[in-house]
Amino acid sequence: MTSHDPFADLNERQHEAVTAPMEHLLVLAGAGSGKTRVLVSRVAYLIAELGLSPQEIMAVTFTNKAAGEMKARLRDMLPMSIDGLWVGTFHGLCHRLLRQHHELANLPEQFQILDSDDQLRTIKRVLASLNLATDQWPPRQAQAFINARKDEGLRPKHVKVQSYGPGRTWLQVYEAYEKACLVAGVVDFAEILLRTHELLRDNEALLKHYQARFRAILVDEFQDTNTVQYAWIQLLAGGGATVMAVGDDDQSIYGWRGAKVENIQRFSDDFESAHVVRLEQNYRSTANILSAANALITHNTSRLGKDLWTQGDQGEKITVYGALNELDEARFVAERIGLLIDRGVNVDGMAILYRSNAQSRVLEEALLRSHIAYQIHGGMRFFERAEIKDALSYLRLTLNPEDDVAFERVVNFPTRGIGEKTLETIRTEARIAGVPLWSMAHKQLDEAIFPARAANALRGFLDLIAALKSDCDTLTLEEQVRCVLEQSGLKAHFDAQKGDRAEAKRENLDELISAAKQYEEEQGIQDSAEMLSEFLAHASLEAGEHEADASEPHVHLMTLHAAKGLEFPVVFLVGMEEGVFPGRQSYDDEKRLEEERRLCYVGMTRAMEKLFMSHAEIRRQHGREEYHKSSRFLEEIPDTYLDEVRVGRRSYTPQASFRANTAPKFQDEVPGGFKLGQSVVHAKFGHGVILALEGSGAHARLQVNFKGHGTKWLVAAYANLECA
DNA sequence: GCGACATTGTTTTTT
DNA sequence: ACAATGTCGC
Repeated sequence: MTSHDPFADLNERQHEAVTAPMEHLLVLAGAGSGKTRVLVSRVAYLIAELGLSPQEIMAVTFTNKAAGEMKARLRDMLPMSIDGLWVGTFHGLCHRLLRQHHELANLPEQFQILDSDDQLRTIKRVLASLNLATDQWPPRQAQAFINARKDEGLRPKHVKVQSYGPGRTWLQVYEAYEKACLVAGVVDFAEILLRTHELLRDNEALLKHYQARFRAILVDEFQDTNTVQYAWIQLLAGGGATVMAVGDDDQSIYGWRGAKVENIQRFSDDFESAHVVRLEQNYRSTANILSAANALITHNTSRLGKDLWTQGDQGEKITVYGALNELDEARFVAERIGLLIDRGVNVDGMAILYRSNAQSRVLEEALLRSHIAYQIHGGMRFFERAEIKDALSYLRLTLNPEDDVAFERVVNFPTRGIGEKTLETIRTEARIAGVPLWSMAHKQLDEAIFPARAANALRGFLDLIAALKSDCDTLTLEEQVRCVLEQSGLKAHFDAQKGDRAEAKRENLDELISAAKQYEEEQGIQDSAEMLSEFLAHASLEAGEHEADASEPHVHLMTLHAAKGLEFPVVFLVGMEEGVFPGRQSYDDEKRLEEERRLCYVGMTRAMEKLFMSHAEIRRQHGREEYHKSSRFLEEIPDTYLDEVRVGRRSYTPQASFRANTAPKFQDEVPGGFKLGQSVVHAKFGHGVILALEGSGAHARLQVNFKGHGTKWLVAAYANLECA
């Protein structure tokens, strides 16, 4: 050990994981247990104490954000350059391998990546080519089928299907889709992983090389790995590398995407004599929040078992609010946020979490009314916007005109008179000949089989691409983007449009130019084709949620899934209702129900100091007013951890709620000069703050939170409150 | 090719 | 309810 031990202030378990000898290690890291710190420290330990060099280490994560954070922390911690260290996402690292060994992987040098949207479009084309009606053979289902097989590592030839039923057809679609990708020289997300696995598996020399190179492999969020990812790690580690898998089975929430929690259980079997370390000390939440979350998760049966504990304060109880409807719920959230702001709580430390994106609308409206700044995280990413993808498609064609996906997207956009008829002719023949659209279009033009008008239009497009291609060779990345926007007519197309939406699109295209410029400056790759190629890959793999740059402090709104890995002092978990969370879809399947419960667990453990959970008795869903019981998850948390504020009870009857406007309404002020958030003094309860008001005149009631006496509902006329 | 109407679905979405 | 697609007619 060096004189000042950088690992000294780790707790015992963390220390054990970080300073373990070179052996396989499974770290079961509970929420808020300092997982990232352990991961980073372990890398430092491997280098500083066990004498590994950075290039002998690989650290894999799922998100670019996690990878970036890890890289930054390693850079801070380690004295030497970490350039040789492989830190990245599964997709990022695999992509790198494929680029490097594209010939062995049987890919063109400039292969491009299909995102989910590209993939779906391609599948639609494939379905059409097989004469399968989309109402009987939904494209999304085909996509799910294909991705599920790929995640399992199954090529069409491996897929076993019954001799009858839809399986056979889906398999045909899978085969045809694979062929289409091959011809176009493109790979989808799942393909990146699968192809890399096959590349290493089937090339002994290459595999030996990487097996010899990496002596330590670290994997983050291990519970989210799918079959192929697991197999890939296993393959790479086959040469004697030690693997450290870090994960939490209780936070597995991506089963629906092919993630296999079982991989955590399997680990100890497959990686011989793996040492297991449990990180159960939580540094994030209060004891009350933690106990509640623990109590909830014990309702899951298939667990490795783990109980989080903390040395921290007991903290406040969880405030559970039973709202009348979703509007009331939103109002409650906005009011409480307002009160907290008044008390000096930083608004940036507050988050509202919900099960599905559709729930954000009412919340937004309530926050807007209360003049509370907010930001919705997630949603449409920059590089996924239609106008951006249009531009990128032209850029893709300049690299590889045979990219059918890009070709299809922009061949007639902006419209240039190339109609369905012409395209169908090209498609059909191209498919029969097994060649890209680009080649077939040329061939058919030479054969002069199109009417003059169509032929001219088509020739115009082919010439445009050829011209762009030759121009781009000499241009910088930024110039290439500008050039493409001008020449393609995209710029003119959007310039001609009126309205806010068109304006937004123009701005986005301008931003694309800036993004290209910035990328160029950061990367500094010499070859212009390589630069473009890398930029396009970057766009697909890091679709870039444009983090609101340095805006004013705001409340964070996001789905529970999006909240994984984050923490906030104050968390509102809304929509805690049967049918919403857990969703109706998961009722009949115990496995899905358990995943929903884990999702709730993830949500609760995001909270550091104060957690609110709310449910509405009536919620408008798909245009229908529906009654909802409060979520079973709430029932599963012992009352001792909860502080229930059931405004909805009282003399409230179901009938009244049908007529929404007769339901008691909250307001900002009632006669007597009482206002929301105001401090008052009560003869018996002392000082308090008004949390809510309802009714008017003699019936006006107010909810007051008294210091030391909790919250009470009082009738204004009898309470004898004084303004403090 | 574009606007008007109809139909459809509607959990979550690291890459 | 509502948006986002798809289809049809000019």
